[in-house]
Amino acid sequence: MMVESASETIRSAPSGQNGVGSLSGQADGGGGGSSGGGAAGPATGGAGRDSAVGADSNGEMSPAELLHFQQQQALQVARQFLLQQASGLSSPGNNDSKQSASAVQVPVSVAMMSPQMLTPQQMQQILSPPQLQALLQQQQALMIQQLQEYYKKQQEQLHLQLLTQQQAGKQQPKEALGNKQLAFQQQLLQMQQLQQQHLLNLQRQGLVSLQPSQASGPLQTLPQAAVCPTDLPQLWKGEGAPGQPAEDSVKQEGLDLTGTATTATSFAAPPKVSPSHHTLPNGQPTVLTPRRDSSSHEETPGSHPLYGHGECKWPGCETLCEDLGQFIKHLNTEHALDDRSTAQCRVQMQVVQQLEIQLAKESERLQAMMTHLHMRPSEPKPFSQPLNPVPGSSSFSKVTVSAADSFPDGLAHPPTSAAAPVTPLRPPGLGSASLHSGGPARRRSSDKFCSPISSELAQNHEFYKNADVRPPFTYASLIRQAILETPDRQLTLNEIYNWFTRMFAYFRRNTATWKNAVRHNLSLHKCFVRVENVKGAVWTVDEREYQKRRPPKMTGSPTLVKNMISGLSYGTLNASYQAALAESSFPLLNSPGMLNPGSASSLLPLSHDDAGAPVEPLPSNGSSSPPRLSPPQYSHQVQVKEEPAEAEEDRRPGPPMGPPNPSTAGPPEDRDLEEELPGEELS
DNA sequence: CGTATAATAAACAGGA
DNA sequence: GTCCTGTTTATTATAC
Repeated sequence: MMVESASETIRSAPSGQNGVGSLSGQADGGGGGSSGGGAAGPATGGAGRDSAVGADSNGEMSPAELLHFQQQQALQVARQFLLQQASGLSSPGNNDSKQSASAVQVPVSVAMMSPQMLTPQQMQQILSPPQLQALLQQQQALMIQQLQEYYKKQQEQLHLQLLTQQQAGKQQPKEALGNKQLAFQQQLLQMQQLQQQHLLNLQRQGLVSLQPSQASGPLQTLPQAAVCPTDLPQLWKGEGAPGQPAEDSVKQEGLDLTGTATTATSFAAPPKVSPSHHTLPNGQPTVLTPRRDSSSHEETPGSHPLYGHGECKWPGCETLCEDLGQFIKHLNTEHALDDRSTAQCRVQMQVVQQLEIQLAKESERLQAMMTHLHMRPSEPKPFSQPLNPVPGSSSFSKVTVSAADSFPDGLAHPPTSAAAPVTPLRPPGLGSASLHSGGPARRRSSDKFCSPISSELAQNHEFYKNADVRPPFTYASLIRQAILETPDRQLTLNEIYNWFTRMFAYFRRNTATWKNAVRHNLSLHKCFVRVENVKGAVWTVDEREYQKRRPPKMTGSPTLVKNMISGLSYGTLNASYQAALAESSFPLLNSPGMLNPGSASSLLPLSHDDAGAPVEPLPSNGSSSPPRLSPPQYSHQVQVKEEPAEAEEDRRPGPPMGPPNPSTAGPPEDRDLEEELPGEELS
C-alpha cells in the first residue's frame, strides 16, 4: 500500500493534479472558448475570406487590378461550375454507395465542417485514422478531378473557338480579325495567367511541386494544376508544407493539353470563353485586405474571428499571439494581401463550397434515413433509435443509441486548441481526453462515447494498442468491455489490469493511477459484481445495472432528444430539427459503427455477447446480424461457481435476458441498445 | 447555479 | 511488514 500509493503519487502528482489542472484548464479554455469563438469566429472569418476573394474595395482599379479581379471572377465562376459538376458527378458515383458509403462518404461529411469549423486536430479527433485517410484521399481526388475538369473544359472551349476563329479568319479580311483576335488573345492570356496564378498559389502552398520549366509554359502547366491538391491540412499548412508524395501519381494523370495549348496560343478566337458569366456572388469589390484589416479593428475588442485562444487561426497558421494587438500585428504582417493569402482564401472558399455541397447531400441522405426508419412502426425504445443524436454537439452521443456508437462530439468544443498537444495519431472520437497523452487525464471522455465502445474499440483497436492516447471511454465501460470480452465474462482484477495494458498503450505508459481507478470503479459501480471463485475472486458485469446507469447520461440534450423522438414519431421534421440533425449527423457519420451497427459486433468479439442484455436490435438491422450469441453467453452469467449470492445477481440479468425482450434478444450491435429500454427502472 | 457523473487521490481494512 | 485487493470518502472537472 504504502509503496503503491507512494509511487502513484509520484507520478500522479505532477501529471495528475497539477497536470490535470493545467491540462483541463487548457482544454476548458480551448473547448469553451473555441466553441464560442470557434463557431462565430470561423463563420465570420469565412465570410470575410469569401468576400475578400472578390477584389479590391476601392472603386477604382488599375488595369492590372481589373485584370486580376476579372481573373478572380472567372476563377470563381469556374469553380462554382466545377462544384456543380462535381456534385452532379459525385452523386452518380456514389451509387456504389453501399460499399463506399461508410468508408468514404462518412469522412466527407465530416469534412464538411472542416477547416472553418474544425481544426485539423478536431478532425482527427472525430475521424478515425482510416477515416481521416479516406477523407484526405477523397479530398485530393475531388480537387484533382475538379481541376482537371475545369482545365479540360477551358481547353476544349479554347480549341473550339480557335477553330471557329480560324475558319472565320480565312474568310474575313484581316482587319476584321483584328479585334476578335485581340480579344481572344487577351482572353487566352488571361486564362493562362489565371492558370498560372492558380498553380503558383498551389505551389506556394506546397500543394504542387512545379518544375520551373513547366511552370513557365502557360497552358502546359495545366496538367500539373490538375495534379495535386493535397489534403486539406496540407493546404492549410501553407507554403511550409512540403509537397506531398501524391503528386507523382497524380501528375501522370495530367491532361495532355500541351498540344492544344500550343496551338491555341498561336491563334485568336472569339471573345467569350468562360462558360458562365452570371454574376458572381462575391464579384463585388469588397475586399480582402481592407476587409481584413478593418475587420481586425472592427471586431469587438478582444476578439477576432481569426484569433482564438491565443493563436492565429488563419488556415495553417497557428502562431501564438499573446493578445489581440499582437495578433493583429501578426495578421497584418503575415497575412497581408498577397498571393499566398489570396490563394489560401480561395482554397478556403473552395473548401467551403465543397462542403456546402456535401452538406446538402448528406442532409438529404439523413432525411431519407430518418424517413425510412420512421416507417418502421414499432420503436420499442425510442432512445435507441439509431438516429439519435442531434444535439448539436455533444450530447447526442449520450443517447444510448447503441447503434450509433458515436463518439465524436468533438464539435461541441472546437478545440481551438489547435495548439494543444496533438498526439500523433488520433483515434476517432476521442475527446479532449486525448489531449494529454501524458498524465492521467481527467477528462471524462465519456460515457458519451462509451457506449460504442465495442465497435469503436473494435475498429480502432490497433490504434489504441499502439498509440499512447487515452481511450475515450470511461473506466466503467472499459472494465465492462474487458470482462465481456472474455468467454466466461469474468475476470480477476489482475486480468483486468492486463487487459488494460494489453489493449491500450496509454495504460502501459501511464501507469498507476488508473489501477486505482479501476478498483475504485469496480467497487463503486453496482454493475460490477464480485464473485468468489475457486481461484479467488473474479469480477463480472451486471448488464442490467450497467444499462441502468446509463440513462442519465442520455439526457444529454433532452430537448434535442425529445425533438428527435417526436420528430420521428411524427414523421415530420421541422427545419430547425433537420438542421440540427444534419449538423449533428456529421459526427455520427464519422463513426462507422454508427453507419453500420452490425459491423461493430462483427469486429469485436465482444459485442454481441453480452447478451445478457437483451439487446434490441434495430428493427431492420437486427435481422441482419443476429448476434451470434453463443448459447453460453448466458452461462457467462456466471459461471462463477461459488457465491451464489453474488452470482445470482448476475444471473438475474443474464439468462433472463429473455425477459426484457426475448424476441429481440439478439443484440447485434452491442448491448448498448439493449436494455435501455423502457425506462424501466429509470423513471 | 445546482445536479449528476466521472476521474483522481487517498485513507483504510482484510488477506496472502 | 509488504503487497494486493477492495471499500469508501473527498475533491475536482465536466456536462447538462
